Amino acid sequence: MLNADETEAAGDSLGGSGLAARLYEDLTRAILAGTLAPGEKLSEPAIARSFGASRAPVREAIRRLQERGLVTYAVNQGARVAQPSAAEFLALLDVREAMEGMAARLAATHMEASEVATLEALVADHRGEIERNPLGAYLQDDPETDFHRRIARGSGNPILADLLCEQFYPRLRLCRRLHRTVQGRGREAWREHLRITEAIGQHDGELAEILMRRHIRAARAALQTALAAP
Amino acid sequence: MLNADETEAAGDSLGGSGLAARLYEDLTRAILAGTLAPGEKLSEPAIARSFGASRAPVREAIRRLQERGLVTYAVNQGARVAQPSAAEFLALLDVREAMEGMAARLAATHMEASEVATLEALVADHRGEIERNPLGAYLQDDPETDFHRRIARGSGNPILADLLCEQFYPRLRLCRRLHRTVQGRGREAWREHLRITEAIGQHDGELAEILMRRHIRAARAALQTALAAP
DNA sequence: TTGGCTAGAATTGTCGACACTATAAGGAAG
DNA sequence: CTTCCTTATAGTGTCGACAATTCTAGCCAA
Repeated sequence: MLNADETEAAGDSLGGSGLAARLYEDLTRAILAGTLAPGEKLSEPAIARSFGASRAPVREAIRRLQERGLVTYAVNQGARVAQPSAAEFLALLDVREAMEGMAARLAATHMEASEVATLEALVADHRGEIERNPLGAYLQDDPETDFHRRIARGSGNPILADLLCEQFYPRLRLCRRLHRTVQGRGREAWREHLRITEAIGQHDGELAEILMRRHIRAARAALQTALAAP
Repeated sequence: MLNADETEAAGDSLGGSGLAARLYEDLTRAILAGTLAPGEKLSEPAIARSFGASRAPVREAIRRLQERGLVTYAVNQGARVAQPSAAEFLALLDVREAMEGMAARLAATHMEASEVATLEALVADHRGEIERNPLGAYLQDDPETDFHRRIARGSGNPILADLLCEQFYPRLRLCRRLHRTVQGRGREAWREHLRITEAIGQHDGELAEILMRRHIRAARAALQTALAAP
């Protein structure tokens, strides 16, 4: 769980200075890191004790986790860390295809030159990492997600950006942790990133959307075949 | 506010039997009906008293409303009914275009014949209502939303359906209440509904998506022009 | 040994209470 | 009369406590 502090970059209506906000962040980290295993029960009193807090802020944090899909909740039975099924994973990717396609389209007409430059640099760095680590294993903060996050924010649509960054990406990380069958399509994915970046740099929203949707659909297809043949 | 009971059809992880769930539903209704005006403060003690409950479930309901975008929250300042700006309205419609486009695409390959028939019947009924009320004023439960809700559920993607039905449609209703400038494009919208339904009936997902996106983009354009020329 | 039942412990949903903060009313100074 | 400060009021964030419910462990019977 480590120290929370302000790892979260300024972005949305998350933090606040409240205790509940810190608990939310710590619990999120614990779930995504696997410290809290999928299916594990989240006992309010236990968590409260372990943080030296009372149950009220813990409850609040847990309810927010539920809202974000990281825990499941049953009345009078409390919360458990979510265990997304393969079907849920696939469903998530369908929605992601739609939303990130739109994000890429908007980013193409909204991102400024400096932002595009940052994105290009990111892709360049990403290439280096792939050469060093060809397996394409998923890192803690994988550059893949960084790329997509940057585009989401670059769309200039705060609703879209928050949905993607706060709701979808954490949930996706949890899905990937559970269904490891799919391995990163390192080089291909990188090439697709490059082309998406080009389209955005040329302010070609239509193309950017098509490429982004293809990119995500390819990942989804890879997952689907990996699931079909164990 | 009327009686809450079980207006919500079975669909998602909403209700539960808890008091907080009932409060959430009642507050949602109050906000969408205008009983609680946009910008109005939501005082936890006041609401708790008016419902004969304590603050705990009220807090929970309010936090959920915040998560769904119906109220804004400031630390140590409490909640106020959201006042979506025109920009937010437009941003919401961009995301909606992406998500409903995907919903229509999926519905085309997922809806069964009986569901399609229901959809067709809905559109037929809708026509009657338009003839009777050509202004296309927004009704309490407007058939427009019913149509879109049915497609969202028909997508067979629970994540997408819940996002649309629970998060987007209420928020959209609030937006429409605030920015009345846009009037329903009754007949045109109906014709578009008809064509979308046809595409779904023919299991043409690609076409259904295109038509749905056009449909929503047209509504967005109408809003934009209405905003530009007051 | 296995299955179902019962008593106990633990947990959840809700409540009332208290410090700290923000807001609003009222008075003093200019 | 306006502006700033003071003070009272109301509200939020958090806490500990209790009833109702659920899970668990142990016992009894087959």
